[in-house]
Amino acid sequence: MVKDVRKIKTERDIQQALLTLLTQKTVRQITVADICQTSLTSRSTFYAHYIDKYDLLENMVAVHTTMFAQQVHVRFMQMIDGQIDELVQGLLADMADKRPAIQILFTIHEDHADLQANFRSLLLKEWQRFIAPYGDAMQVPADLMATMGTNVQMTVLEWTLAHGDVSNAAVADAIDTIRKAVLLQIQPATN
Amino acid sequence: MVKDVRKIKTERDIQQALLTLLTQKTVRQITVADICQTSLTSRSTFYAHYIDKYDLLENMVAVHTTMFAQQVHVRFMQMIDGQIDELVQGLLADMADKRPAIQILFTIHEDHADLQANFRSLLLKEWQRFIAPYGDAMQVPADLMATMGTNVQMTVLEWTLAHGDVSNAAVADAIDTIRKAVLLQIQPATN
DNA sequence: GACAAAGTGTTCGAAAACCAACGTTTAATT
DNA sequence: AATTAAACGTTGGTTTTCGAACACTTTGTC
Repeated sequence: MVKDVRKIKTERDIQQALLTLLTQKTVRQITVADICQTSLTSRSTFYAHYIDKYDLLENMVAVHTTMFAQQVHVRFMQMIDGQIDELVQGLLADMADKRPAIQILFTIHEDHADLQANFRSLLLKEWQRFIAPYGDAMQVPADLMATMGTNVQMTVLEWTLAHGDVSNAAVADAIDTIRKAVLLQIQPATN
Repeated sequence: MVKDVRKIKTERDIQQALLTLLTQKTVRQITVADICQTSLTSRSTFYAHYIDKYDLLENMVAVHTTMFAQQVHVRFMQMIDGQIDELVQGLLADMADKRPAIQILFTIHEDHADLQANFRSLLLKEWQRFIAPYGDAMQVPADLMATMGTNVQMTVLEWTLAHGDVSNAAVADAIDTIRKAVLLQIQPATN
C-alpha cells in the first residue's frame, strides 16, 4: 500500500505550517484554523489526517525521535572514541534538511511531544548500557556519570543544531577534554 | 472568480520544482516528467495547467516582469537622485521571498522567457523617457547614454540580487560616482 | 446568568488531482 | 531503413481535498 501523493503533500504542508507558526506563537495560541490558513488546506482535510493539533505535534516529534533512535548508537560510539569532528559532520548529515524543524521542536515541551527529552532519554540509555560493565568497580555512582555524559553530548548536539557546519578546532578540543574527564571516572585504568 | 486553493498549491509546487531543476539542468534537459516528479504532481495535472514546460517558464517570467514594471519608476528615480541605499533596500523589499526565483530566472534566456532582458528593456524605456527632453542639447547620442545608464542600473540590481542585504558604503559610493558621470553627460549645466 | 465571539470537530456534495493506460512523436542505435 | 526507448500529450475511473454548513464547547464581556 503506497500513500497517495496528495496525502504526502497535505501532511508536508500542514507540518511546515505548524513549524512556521511555532516561531510566532505558543502551541496553545495556535488554532487549527491558523494551521489550515498558512498551509492552504481546509479544516476538514486537517481532521482527515490528525485528531487535533496535539496529535499533529506528537506525530512530528515521533518521526524525528525514531530517526534519531536509528542513528544514536553510531553517534554515541564516535563520542566515546573522541571522533568529535566526525560526530559533528555525521550529525549534520543525518539532519540535512530537517535541521530547522528539529531546532524549532527542541523548544517545544509538551506532555507527549518533547523532542529534546526524547533525544536525551535515548542518549542516557546508551550511556547506561556502556557504563554497566564497569558499574561495580566504579568509585562514582554509575547513574551520575551516565547523566553527565548525556549532558555533554546534548550540548554538542544543540551546538551543532544552532551553528551548523563548522570545523572549529577549539570546540572539538574543549569537548574532547570533557569527554576524557568523564571517561576517566568510568575506566580509571585505561586512557 | 476566486481560484481554488488546490490550483494555487499545484502551480506553486510546479513552479518551485522548475526552479529547483533549473539549478541542475538546462531547460531543454528538463522533462515534464522531471517537473512532475519533483513537484509531486501527476502529468495529467501538469497539462491541466500548462501547455508545456515552455508555457510554464513564460508564465513565471511574465509574472516577475509585471511586478518589476510596477516598481521600476520609483526605483529609477531613486537612482537618478543618488539614493543608492534606499534603492538597494527598496529592491530587496520588493523582491522579498522572490529573490531566489528571480536569481535563477536571470540565468535563463529563452526566446519568450528572458527575465533579465525584460528588466533591462523596462529600465531602458525609463532612461529614454528621462533623457528625451535633453536630447537635442546633448553632445553625446541620447541612446548611448540611455544604454549606459541602464547597464549601471542592471549592475546594481544584479549585485543586490546576489549579495542581499548589505549596507556597504564603498559600493554605494562607487555606484554614485558612475551615476554622476552619466548624468553629467545629460545635464552639463546642473550637478 | 445571558450573551456574543471564537474555536472545535463532523458531515456531504462538488471540484480537483491522482494514476494507470493508451497511442503518438522524437531521437538515438544498429 | 528498421527498431527501440524515452518523452509527449490525452483519457477516464478513483481518490482526495475543498468549502460551506452544522451543532457543540469554551472564553470573555456586559
